[in-house]
This record gives sequence, structure tokens and C-alpha cells, in this order.
Amino acid sequence: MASTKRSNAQQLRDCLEDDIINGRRLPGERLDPDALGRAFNVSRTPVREAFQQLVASGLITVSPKKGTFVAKVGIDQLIEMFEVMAELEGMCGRLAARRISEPELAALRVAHERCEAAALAGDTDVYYYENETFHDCIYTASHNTFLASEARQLKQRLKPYRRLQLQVRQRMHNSLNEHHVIVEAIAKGDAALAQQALCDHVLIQGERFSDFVSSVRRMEAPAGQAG
Amino acid sequence: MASTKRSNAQQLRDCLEDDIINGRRLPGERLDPDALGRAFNVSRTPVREAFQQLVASGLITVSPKKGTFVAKVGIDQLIEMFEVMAELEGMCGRLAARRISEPELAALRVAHERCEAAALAGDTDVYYYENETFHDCIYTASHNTFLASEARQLKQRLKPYRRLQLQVRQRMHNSLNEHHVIVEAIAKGDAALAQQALCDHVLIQGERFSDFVSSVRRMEAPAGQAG
DNA sequence: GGGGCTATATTTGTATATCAGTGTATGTGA
DNA sequence: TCACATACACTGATATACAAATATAGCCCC
Repeated sequence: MASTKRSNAQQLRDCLEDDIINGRRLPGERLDPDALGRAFNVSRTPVREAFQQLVASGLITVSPKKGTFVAKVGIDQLIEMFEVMAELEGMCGRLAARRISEPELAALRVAHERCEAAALAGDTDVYYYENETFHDCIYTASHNTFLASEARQLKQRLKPYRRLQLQVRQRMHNSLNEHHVIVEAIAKGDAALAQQALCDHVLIQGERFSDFVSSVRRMEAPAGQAG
Repeated sequence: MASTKRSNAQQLRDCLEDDIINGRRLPGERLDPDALGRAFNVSRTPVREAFQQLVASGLITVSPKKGTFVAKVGIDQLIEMFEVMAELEGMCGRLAARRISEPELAALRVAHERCEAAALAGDTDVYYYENETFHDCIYTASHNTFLASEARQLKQRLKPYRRLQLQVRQRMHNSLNEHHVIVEAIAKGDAALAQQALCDHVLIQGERFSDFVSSVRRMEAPAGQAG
């Protein structure tokens, strides 16, 4: 019912957002307003609206008189964004350690167990999905809906690039171990530890990061133009 | 020259944003597209565009078939936002303590001195303005442009409510003392202290906060409708 | 007198047409 | 062969017209 009530512009926005986040449209790819309008049986007006909202989200960029493209964030900005993401996640963890309720803690444990199962099965895709749930539990448990919303939004924005993270060998297993520390810290109410553990978890600190950077560099290569 | 190139929609957006931030349009106030269009000699299309951008910024909300209104954030959400703002400011301070350059530190000191002068003169408005510059120096000094941009955006969103802060007696003087601690911490490169000091500075911790809340409550009263 | 239904008016959402500016491509001349 | 100028096409910006949906008010019936 709610879906029918969403305007065409909203639907188009959601669709494009999903496409970009899930890698069906790659950074640097051009978005043709006319083609999209035809594909969705709408005029250019709602397409424009959708574009504007995506620009505000930072997922696409419009170069005046040149066209609209899927945002391609440079390595430097990407690092900056991960730095902020780590801080937000850490803050969520800190607050969650203090504010989490019993049902929320139970949900967090369930999410962790599902991650474990996926890791044991070696299923990267499932792990990726369950990992989302795990982190979302922490956002919710922070009991700061604004913070949770900001964290989710930034995560969305990073999603096209995060996907590459887990492809790094052993990353999934390490990630799981970190999750364990996080869960226990939150369960014990150790705010400082939860914050630090989550922050580190996001930063992919140390040697992994350079691997990640090189992955992104490889991903950026096809599109070409710097900016 | 750059101003003439801005589209009408951008100009209108900037104007509305400024009006909202500076309290010329109060939370809950309705924005009539037709009236604005007439006032700016534009049609509804650019007005709509401006609206959408402001919605993305969180400064206004549009209720379908009901109207477009200046966003009215509830007390609970306001507290949440300040909690996040404090964290972001703290992060800026932490990074600034490690990364600030000599010219940036000099600029920060100048900004602090101007705050001091305004405080001595008892000029709240000037202090308010110089305070902006002071914090902006720290954002820049964090050398994380994404973080700086997010911090600025959130600050904009809180501005209609921050304005009330300094009206609390003695707040300006206390604020100045806190600034001193912050400057010294950054100058010494004490990241942890800078982070803590800035975080506390934003949170208006302790007894001041309840005063602030009551001020906001008074501000919310005229508009009426909850939600 | 009160409640429900209907009609109207208001408001957002969408479509289409037009305008202006810019980037690009092509052709011509040196 | 290269450079410059002109023309064309593409894109973004805006105006206007239209459609859909809802809130409100008024009226009628109970």
C-alpha cells in the first residue's frame, strides 16, 4: 500500500539508488534522463527530481552541460568517508553498550550467529547480507534515531565500495572475530571497548587497507577521467 | 560573477535557507510555493527544486497534499542531533590536533581573539558570528573535507535552535573559556583533550542543557501541532 | 443537535513545450 | 596538417497546463 503511494520520482530514486548501491550501475556511468524516462514511462520532470535527490545523497553528480553520472569518489575522499563512518559506528557502539535492551541484545546475538553460519559455509554473499543486519542492530540499539539514520545513509553511500572489502581473503573470518569482541563489549556494557572495537572494525586498519585501496583503484580504472 | 550564474532555484534555496537558519522563518511555518514564486518572479518549478534541496538538508518537510513547512524537530530529536554534532566536533578537534598547520593554527588563534573581543564588548551577535568562524577553523584544520562538510551541514540544521543557546546568561563567557582550552589542546597536539573539550563544549553539558530545552519548548509553543 | 457524506477547493505531482547556454564536431582556410 | 570558427545537438532551466489526491467545509439526514 505504501509502495503505491510513493510518487514516481520516489520510485525512480529508490530504483536508481538500489542499482548504484548494488553495483548494477558503476561509478562513472552516465545516466540518460530520456532513457530513464522512457523506461519508467515518466517525463523528464520526475527524473530530474530523482536526480536531485540522489545528488543530495551524494550518489550521483551532475556536470552542467555534460551529463549526469554515478558519483565516483576519489580515494582520498573515500578514506575520509571511512574515517567518518568509523567514528559514527564507534559512537553507535558506545551508546548501544549503555542503552541496549534485552530484546535488542538477543537480536544482536542472533545476527552474529547468522554471520557465523555464513562464514562457516564460506558464503560471502550471505555474510554480506547478515553483516548488514548485525550492524543495523547496533544502530538501532544506540537509541539515537538520528545517528542511526546518518550512519545508514553514509553506509549506503559507501556500499558500492564496501562490497570489495570482503573479497579480500580472510577478511570475512577476521570480521567475524571482531564481531565477537563487539558483541561481548556491548553485552558487558563496556562503552569504551565497544566504541574502539567498532571503530577499528570499520577502518579495516593496518595491512588490509592498502589491499582495499588497490581494489578500488582497479575499480576506478575503466571509467577513466579523474576528478 | 558566480552569483549571476546560479540558477533561480539555487538563489531561492539559499534565500530560504538563510531565512530559516536566521530565524526569519520559524519552525512549523508554512511555505507557499505560489507566493514564493510570485515574490521571486519564477514559476513553481524552480520553487519546487529549492524545496527538494531543503528537504534533503532536513530544513523543511513536505506533507503531500497538506503543504510544505519549515522543519520542526522535536526535543528528543534535537537532543539526538546535538549528541551527533558533539561527536563530529570532537572528531574534528581530534584530527585537528594532529593535523593542523601553522597558518591554520594562527587563524584559529585570531578567531579566538575575536571571540574574546566580542565577549568583552558583550556583543552577543558578533560573538555568535565569530564563534562560527572559530569552529569553522577547526573543521578545516581536521583536513577531512567530508567530515568538515558534514559538520557544517548539521550545524546549519541546528542553527535555528543554537541561536537560543547563547541567550542563556553567562553562556557566552563560559563558551569563551572552553574555547581557550580547545585552542591550547589543539596547539599542544593533545588529540584526546581536544576531542573531549569540543565534545563537551557542544553538548552544553550539565545544568545549562535544561535551560536550553525550556527555551526550545517556549519556541515550539506557538506553532502548536505535534509530530 | 450531531454525525456522516459529498462536493469543492487547495495543494502536490506530473507532463510537455520552450529557451538558453555550452560542448563538440566538422569544415575551411592558412 | 593544424587551428579556428561556425553550426548543430544535447542538456539543463523554466514556464505553463493538467491530473490526482486529500482536507475541509457545508449540507442533509438521522
